[in-house]
Amino acid sequence: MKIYTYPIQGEETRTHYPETREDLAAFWDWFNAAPPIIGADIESTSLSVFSRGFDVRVVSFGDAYDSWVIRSDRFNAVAAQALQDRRKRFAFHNGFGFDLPALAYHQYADLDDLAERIIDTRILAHLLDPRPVWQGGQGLALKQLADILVDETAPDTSEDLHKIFREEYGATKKSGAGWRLIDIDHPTYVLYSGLDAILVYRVLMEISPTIRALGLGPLAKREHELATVVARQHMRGMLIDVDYTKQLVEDLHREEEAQAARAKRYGVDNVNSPPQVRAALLAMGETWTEKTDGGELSTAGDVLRPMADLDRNWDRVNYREPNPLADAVLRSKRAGKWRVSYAEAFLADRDVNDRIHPMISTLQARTARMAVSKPPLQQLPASDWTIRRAIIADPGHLMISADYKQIEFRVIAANADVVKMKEAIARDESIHEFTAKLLFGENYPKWKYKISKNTGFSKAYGGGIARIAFTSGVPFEEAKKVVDAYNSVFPEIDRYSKQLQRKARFGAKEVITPSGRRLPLDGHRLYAALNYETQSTARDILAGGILRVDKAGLGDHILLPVHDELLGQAPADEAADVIREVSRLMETDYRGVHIGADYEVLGPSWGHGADFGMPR
DNA sequence: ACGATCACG
DNA sequence: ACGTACGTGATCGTG
Repeated sequence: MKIYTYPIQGEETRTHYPETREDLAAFWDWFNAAPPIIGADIESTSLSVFSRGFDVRVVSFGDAYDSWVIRSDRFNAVAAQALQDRRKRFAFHNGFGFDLPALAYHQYADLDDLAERIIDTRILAHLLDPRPVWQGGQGLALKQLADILVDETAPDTSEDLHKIFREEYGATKKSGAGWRLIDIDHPTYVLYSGLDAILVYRVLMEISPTIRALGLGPLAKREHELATVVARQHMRGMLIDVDYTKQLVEDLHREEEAQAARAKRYGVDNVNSPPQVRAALLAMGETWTEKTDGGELSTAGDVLRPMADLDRNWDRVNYREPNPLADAVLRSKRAGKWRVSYAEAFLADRDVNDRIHPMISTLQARTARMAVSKPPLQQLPASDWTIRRAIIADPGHLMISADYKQIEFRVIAANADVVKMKEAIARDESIHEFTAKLLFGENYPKWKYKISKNTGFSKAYGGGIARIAFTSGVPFEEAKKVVDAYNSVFPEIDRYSKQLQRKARFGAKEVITPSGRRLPLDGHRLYAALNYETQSTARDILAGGILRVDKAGLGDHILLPVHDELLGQAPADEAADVIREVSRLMETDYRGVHIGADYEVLGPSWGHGADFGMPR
């Protein structure tokens, strides 16, 4: 047995690395006598749990002073036996996002059995302060928490290992090859694996009293339940239509190249280069004023689309002669984005069964909104069916979907007690149509519907008249009239927003939502308080829906949450019944306001939904 | 590494 | 005192 020592908070810790079967007896002595909750961490060959070649390399366990690094190549049964020991619970950092799926998929433990015994320090940290460092928070990585809660001189294990990967194994951080190349006996690798288990244990010891003191225990429990349900969705993944997707890659590539060739005629060699596009448009005599944050003239879509005589839906406006360069740049970039970020990502990320397993981070945004990555399925183009068509239901199944109706407006109506909005909701009337009617009378033109809808969103986000005018494409004066009318019809929204800001100015710099969630505010952006509370409450309502659907036994049908929607699948002959029931379970009442849901059987693929305009 | 851009709700 | 559109993930070009 090798033993590596390292000081944490001025005290010596010992990392044990058993090499023989005899060494394991000492491990079991320690394990049996260890506290009922112990720290744990795994190291693996890569982050792609479901790819060919993925392997758990070591499983580490630790308390405040001792850790044990169990190598899987020799002792995987030992690691499994320890993880399956029902007397023990394990603190993992981001355990639901990575360690649990990895250990369950590679048969170290049953997912549900282990999930019940995991405490995820990332979840606890997010409840205390959800912000990354760049937003003024402590950050949510283990190193960042350990710096503040344990010992700021503790090594940045991940960063230091990358240095070794580069210097000793010639592997870049991006490739991640170091994780599988590094010698399993490498002293730093072993030591750091053990230290992470010690650090996660110590972080837990520091953080859990605070969670209890702030009354966040019940919320923490609920987030662990949600993370378990979502970990099952991650494991389940969803099927890719590989033949369709390969054809799609080709088609997008052809469009990308054809439009790039058009752009080249106007001197733009690379459509993805803002400086080139800017210079060429200026040379063509275009003039505009929108700037980037860096102070340069912007070449974003919002600027180029009007030049190409296109609206935000890419429909012709017939306001001017389209600038052919702007048009070509827009189209080439869109095809490239769709090809690389979606179609090719589906093919690259799929497992041996042609399933993708998006990472679903249940607590990501400051508002606790969930995020989906690898691939980013919450951001698939909705204006067109072609990308979503690549995601298909299992054989004999159909894709199904249920979504909350105008959830953020209903939350605002409830929180701010917006009388007229609540009346419209009670009649189950579309809020945007209702608003347009109140503002412009019964027979309003389409553009007035758009601007009233836009005004509603802008108010909810804390936007001003200038922003509303820009996003609606109307003059400032026109937007001001609409905003004034909106405020006189729904005066409660401004009043409530100002009240939230007053409270923030004179009290704690955070919003506490009805779920008890603490949302820190930025002093110079107090106007965001209304949106934070609204977005976060809507997220918690969706979380409640997910948990109810799961408890009712329909969890196996759910594939993915998308902010206000649950995407799922069911055998063709049950699909209509299943999604009706899912939708019924999602519906709830919030402060006396009904949060209703719509539902739909999409068809054999995600792209078959009526909203995506697929010819059927 | 960072800014700009673009995809979603 | 005033006014501020919110939240993400991913890729690309540039320095």
